[in-house]
Amino acid sequence: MENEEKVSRNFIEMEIDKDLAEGVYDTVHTRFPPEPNGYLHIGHAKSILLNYGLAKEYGGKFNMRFDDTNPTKEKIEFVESIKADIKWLGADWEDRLFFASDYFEQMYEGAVKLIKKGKAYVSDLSADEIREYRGTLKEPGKKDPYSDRTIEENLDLFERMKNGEFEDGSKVLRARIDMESANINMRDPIIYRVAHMTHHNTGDKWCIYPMYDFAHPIEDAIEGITHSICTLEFEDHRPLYDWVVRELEYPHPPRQIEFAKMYLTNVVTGKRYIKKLVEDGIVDGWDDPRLVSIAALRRRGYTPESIQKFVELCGVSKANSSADYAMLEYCVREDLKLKKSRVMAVLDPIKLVIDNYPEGQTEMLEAANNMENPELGSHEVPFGRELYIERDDFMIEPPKKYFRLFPGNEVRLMHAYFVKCVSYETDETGKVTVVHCTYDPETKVGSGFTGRKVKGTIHWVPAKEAVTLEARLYENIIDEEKGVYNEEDGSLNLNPNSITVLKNCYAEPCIKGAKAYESFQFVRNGFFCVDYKDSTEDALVFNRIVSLKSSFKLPKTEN
RNA sequence: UGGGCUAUCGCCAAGCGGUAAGGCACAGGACUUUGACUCCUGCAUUCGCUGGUUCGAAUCCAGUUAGCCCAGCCA
Repeated sequence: MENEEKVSRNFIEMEIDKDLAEGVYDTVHTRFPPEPNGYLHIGHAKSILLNYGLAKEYGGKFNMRFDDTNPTKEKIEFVESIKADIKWLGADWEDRLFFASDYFEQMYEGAVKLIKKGKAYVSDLSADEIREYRGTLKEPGKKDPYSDRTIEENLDLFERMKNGEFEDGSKVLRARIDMESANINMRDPIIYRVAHMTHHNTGDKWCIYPMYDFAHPIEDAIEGITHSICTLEFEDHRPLYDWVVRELEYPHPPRQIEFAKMYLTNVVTGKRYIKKLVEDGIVDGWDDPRLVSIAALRRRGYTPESIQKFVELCGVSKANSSADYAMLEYCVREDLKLKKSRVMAVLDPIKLVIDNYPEGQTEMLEAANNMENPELGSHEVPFGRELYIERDDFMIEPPKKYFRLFPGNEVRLMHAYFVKCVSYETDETGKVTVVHCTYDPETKVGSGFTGRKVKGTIHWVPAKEAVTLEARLYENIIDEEKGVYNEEDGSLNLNPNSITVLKNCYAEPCIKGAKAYESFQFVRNGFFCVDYKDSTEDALVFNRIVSLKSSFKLPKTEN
């Protein structure tokens, strides 16, 4: 991937190229500034990898910064999960881990500077009054009655705000810009509020906290950020961002560039939805494999590389869009297919008896771990008279172009022999219980047999030695088909049964002793990954089987 | 007194005045120890719409339509 030549540059790269060419900046320094108020999801991955990738591409630096300016929403536990997720994704901030709260002193000084310049004032208006004075989208705002206070008075009041003399909500510091601006963000925005609250980082040192619009440009400027890349909804805030860095007279002011968030088609991403799903016990938690949080994707078997690939594939633009989930799946398949060993597993077993194979006999067959990558070696699989095969690998009356097992047909058992179906047994309901075959010893894999060919190859597990896993087949929780969220009353109707299917999964045993193994395998054209921990080693059994591609589809036929 | 942004194939997305890249998905075919993978092949006479400028427009201009964002002492 790294060596591939980039066909075209995205619009952000073009802007950066221009800045560099014009000498606006002589380096590139980016950052990822999450507020520690929740878990990261696939959407954040785009921002993280974009910022990190840009820094790397231009030989610049990438900072990690927690934008923790609002203690009412933030929790320290999120800090750790966010750090872990970003590390896992591969974005390296080296030694540059920062907290916006580390800059509270400088922000305070910045506010004082604004007051001294006559660019900020303390207002006693209530929250409701401020909203009223702000006007509406179509009507201009009105002058704040407190905006004429003298600089001395404002300085005194602001200091007393800092000293805790005022109640929460009783006073705010406002930037003096333009109450009549068409851009509401410029109508004397509040830049400091009083909040007597313990901050996770600064404790009780402060009882006034800066607002995002004031704090963010300062954070960027202090860290020497050149390109402050954020999402589209902050576009309207850019004039204010520029106003702050200009009025505070930073010598090399950073520049904000916005891009569109990327969503996944039909996938539940909203925090409200997730919260509801967790609260109702429909999912295990924020890292439930059916969700698209970073932790969930990791638990599900996605690799950092696959997510990097996905972000790269999606590109960056300013158009609102949502990528097909199929694209994400394509990225894991692509990443995993040469990297991981595969074992056979049967999800819905049906017994296969090889009538002409000696009873009680077992032979060890060599199975390549990855047919496309010999470097991964091989392992041995016990083969015997009785096996399990996948239920839908057998049909009594096959449709046209069905190449697998049916009475009279011969197929290859992967890594083993050709078998020909001679008969089958059913129970009283007509359900097939046993399939009888005969095998041809000459057709053993590696024997060089070329006498005849078969159209199908099926996987299997030895009936006696197979390991049984309790596996979950996860499907994504998607918007319409699996659940309906009612915006009005906040209700979410989901059919849990349609989401999680619990099945026994019989997996081929790992002969070479290992108790716990990680294995990935194709199951026909599906791509399942198993990450299995033996229960004897851990109190808990973590079984995950994830279908990364929709199951096999029968060809279109008349019947 | 509203402002900002966006519109190119089912989904992403290049394109920046010289005659529509690429990927995903999909559909055929070849190959095959997984109907996978791989490999071929097909998939926008057209760029939201309407005019205009030009030898030439997805690209420039005017108008129009649709979608997203903004009235937190959230970020």
